[in-house]
Amino acid sequence: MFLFRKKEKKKAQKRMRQQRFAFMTKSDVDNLEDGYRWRKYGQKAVKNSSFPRSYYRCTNSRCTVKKRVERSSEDPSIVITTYEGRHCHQTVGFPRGGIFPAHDPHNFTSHHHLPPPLPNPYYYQELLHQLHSENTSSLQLPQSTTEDGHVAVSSINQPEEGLLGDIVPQTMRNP
DNA sequence: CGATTTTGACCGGCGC
DNA sequence: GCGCCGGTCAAAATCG
Repeated sequence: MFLFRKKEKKKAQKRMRQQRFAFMTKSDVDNLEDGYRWRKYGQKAVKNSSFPRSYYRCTNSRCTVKKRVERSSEDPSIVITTYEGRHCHQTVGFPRGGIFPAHDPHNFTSHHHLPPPLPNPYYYQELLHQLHSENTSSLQLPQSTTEDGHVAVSSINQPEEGLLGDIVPQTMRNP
């Protein structure tokens, strides 16, 4: 009956310069491993979509990075992942080998015993990096800028699935 | 036991 | 002024 809601919200924030990066990935699972640990902190249904939206937050020390995962209303196989903010630390999960090998796929694919935890995280990282660069100077990526700060990129938009088609479907591949 | 997840409720902004 | 929507937090529950 008694509800004590203690809300400590900062009201000084006036500008939302948080970078918003929307990703369209064709996967049945919303748990896309990008190399970071996420802790779900909320789930709400949007009116535009019949499916509820999931809110994730980085479980790191000071990483205020937020991730928003939503499913397409018409295409349940399409998952829209929106990243907000920037990471303060490198990817975690790979104890050895470094976080950015990115130059020896053959050696990487050698392990076929367990499904690759990050089949396309490098792509995100690269894209994010490019986005950051774009924010400073210019952009040259096939992305659609809906609003200032809001960028929507359709990974599946590209007809040539030779690169993505090979890693995207593998994401949901579970033995 | 710890971490993570889940649900509910509330807040803040915007529209009409 | 009120209603609606979206977003976040909090406590509790569950899993490993």
